[in-house]
Amino acid sequence: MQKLDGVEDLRVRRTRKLLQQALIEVTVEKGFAALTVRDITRRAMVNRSTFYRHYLDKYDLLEQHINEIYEVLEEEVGIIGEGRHEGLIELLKQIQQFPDFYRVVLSAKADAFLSQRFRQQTQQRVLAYFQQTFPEAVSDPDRPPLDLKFTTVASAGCSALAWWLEQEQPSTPEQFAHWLQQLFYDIAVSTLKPKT
Amino acid sequence: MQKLDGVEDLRVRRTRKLLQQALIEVTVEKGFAALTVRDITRRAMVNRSTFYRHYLDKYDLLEQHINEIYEVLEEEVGIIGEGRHEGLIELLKQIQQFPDFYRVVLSAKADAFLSQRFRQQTQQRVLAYFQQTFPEAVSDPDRPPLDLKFTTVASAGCSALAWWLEQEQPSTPEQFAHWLQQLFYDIAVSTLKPKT
Amino acid sequence: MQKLDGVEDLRVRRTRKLLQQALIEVTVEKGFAALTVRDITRRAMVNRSTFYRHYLDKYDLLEQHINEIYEVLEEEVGIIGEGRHEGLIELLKQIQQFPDFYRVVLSAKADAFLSQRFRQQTQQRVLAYFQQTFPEAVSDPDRPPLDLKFTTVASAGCSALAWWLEQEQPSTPEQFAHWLQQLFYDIAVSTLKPKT
Amino acid sequence: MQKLDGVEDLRVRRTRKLLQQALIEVTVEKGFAALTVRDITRRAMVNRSTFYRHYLDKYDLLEQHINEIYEVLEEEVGIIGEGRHEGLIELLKQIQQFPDFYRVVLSAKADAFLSQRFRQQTQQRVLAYFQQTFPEAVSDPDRPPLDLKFTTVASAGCSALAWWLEQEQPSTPEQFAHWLQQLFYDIAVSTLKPKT
DNA sequence: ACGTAAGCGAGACGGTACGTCGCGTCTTACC
DNA sequence: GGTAAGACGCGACGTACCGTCTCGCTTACGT
Repeated sequence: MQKLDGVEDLRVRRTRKLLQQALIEVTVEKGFAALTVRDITRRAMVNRSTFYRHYLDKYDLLEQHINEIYEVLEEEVGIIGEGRHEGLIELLKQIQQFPDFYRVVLSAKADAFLSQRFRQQTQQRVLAYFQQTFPEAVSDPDRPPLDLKFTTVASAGCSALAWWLEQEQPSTPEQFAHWLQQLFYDIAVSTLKPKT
Repeated sequence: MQKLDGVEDLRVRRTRKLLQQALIEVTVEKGFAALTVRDITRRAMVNRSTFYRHYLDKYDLLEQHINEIYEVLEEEVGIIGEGRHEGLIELLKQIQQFPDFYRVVLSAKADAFLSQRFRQQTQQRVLAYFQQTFPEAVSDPDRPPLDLKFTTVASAGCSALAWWLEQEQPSTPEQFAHWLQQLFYDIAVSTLKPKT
Repeated sequence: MQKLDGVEDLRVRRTRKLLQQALIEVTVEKGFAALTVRDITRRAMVNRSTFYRHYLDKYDLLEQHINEIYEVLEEEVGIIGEGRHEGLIELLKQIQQFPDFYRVVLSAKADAFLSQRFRQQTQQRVLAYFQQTFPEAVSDPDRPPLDLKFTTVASAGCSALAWWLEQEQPSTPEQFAHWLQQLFYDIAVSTLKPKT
Repeated sequence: MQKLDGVEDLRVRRTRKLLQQALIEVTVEKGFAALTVRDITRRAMVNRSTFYRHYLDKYDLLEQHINEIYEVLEEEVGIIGEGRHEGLIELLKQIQQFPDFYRVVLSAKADAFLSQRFRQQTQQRVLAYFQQTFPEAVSDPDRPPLDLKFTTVASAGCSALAWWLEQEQPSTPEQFAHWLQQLFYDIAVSTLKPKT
């Protein structure tokens, strides 16, 4: 399990990849909660005991898979493009490269706590974006508390993403980014700034 | 066998109530996904086979419990107060009477599909509210599609509700309704109406 | 449950008769061991809880049914005709009147211990017959012990009876009685009397 | 996965043996019909689910156990010693090596159909013995049909065996074989041959 | 290139929960 | 008072998955 200069045994890499692919496939078909380790290994054509050599359980598999996808994401997109509009588009393009994966972790197919886990990570990114854009947020007792606003906006963001991925004929990243910004700019200006 | 039609056997009502209470308790403690029928019946001090005489499985129990709560809700609140501000407050007050129940079905503790089920129902209510308030919505190709907005706003609404219920020292329904309206009024005006 | 001058409640008699008939029918169809109280009551169109008002369980029902048949038997045939050949024929004729009942208690369809119970009772009769016919039996260390001989002969007798009842085209009681006597006369003379 | 073809996993052999032993023990104590899979596995100190990996149910376990005993029997005794007197004694000696087993399958403790199953197998052996000894059997309408005689004699044989095994101070195989032959020789000569 | 340590397939095993079924007891209403 | 209807606690059933564990085979790696 330890990497000697980053290169692992070919068989290990093959097995892990097969299992991760199978995970996504089976999750798309019957949902994460309903799926068993057997389902995954049957699909991956890997022995069940081999699964346990690499992962603790299906949650661990998903966890590790998420992390690996994230590493790619961060390498390629960075901290969501430092709040630039182009950064958002890059992010969407990146997401479009693993549509099944994101559909799985975002949609109702995923187990609640895992989708929650993903949402929290994404929230940090999304909020970082807004915090960069509107750093001057102040707290006003008459206005909604900041964490209510954050939670609300982040959840809205994830739902929007999920909506985008579920479309049969998805709009382009550019188009969707445009809509997103309209939605959230409005929310942002109306909630982050003190009432005028 | 029916007694004065509609009034059920006392034992039956007792059993069902014990099971529903136990469900909520155990779900709060360890989450809906992780919980077994045995957990529920142990807590309710009801025999496991009695559980199956009333419900198909834990999902069915939750489903029926949700429906019963909803019936109460509709009787008492009606269609969310016909969009009146007081209607929203009534709704929140009603929700406050079953805090554990709503915490369960709204939070990550619930199974994804059930929380989804709840959200969809709640969405219809929330959206009905806004549609009454802003009936003049138009479709503009440059603006986000209506269903994207609906999904986004509804999801935000549910998250806000969840946030409210998770607070240790919850604000009053009046206070929270005020914040909600600020949040959503802003979103509504900025997304449902054509850009000015 | 107590009889006032031998006359019982009509409903009680009806219920008991329905249950006894149903018992025999269902036993013929699926065997005594495999059959449930529900099977019996369903067939008898009697409520299951009514069954328990009359019998402890299916064993009790069979037991009581056997006893009632036996009472009839003894009234009509007496102690197997006092060893007369005509007595055996009377017995067989009596048995022929309840073919399903005797098939059930004699054949492999019956639970072992009950068929055993029946066999023991029948054995007493059969052996009484031979003891009357050959009262001069003596014990000879070189010859089989008496109880071995009794068990063996009685078991053979029951098997023969079972064979007779299972035949599709049964021979007449007279014919069968003739065969029986040939079989057992030979056994009897060769085992009950000291070797000549 | 086969190791030297035919030799099974050590654990498998151990488990099966424990279960078979437990089956006999528990059957002796409370009878086959009354006994549950749990009883067996508790006694064998084997997990209940392991039981089902090897056997369909308790009937299957008994069935397979019987077959294995029979294989041993046939290897060691062959077709009941080709009708020789010594063959019968060999058979009895073999039976004496598994007294509990034979007590179980022969006595009323066994479920009717299984004891029946055993009797039929034994009958074939016993009858083969007599058919070899008295091959000149003829059919005479005045005499009992052959299959009636066979059934009768075989049943008597099994009962005799059961009697032998139930004795507290069993006679020797030689003594019992002698008695058996007396019993059955007499029956045989008097029923298989035409009346003189 | 090749010997060897690893990864792997196969599957036994002890657990635990499942959903079903039958049991025997009971309560209540009907007749 | 007998019966129908049926709730209930109890406990066995046979199935499914879980995570752990051996045990040989095979295969990629490192020298």
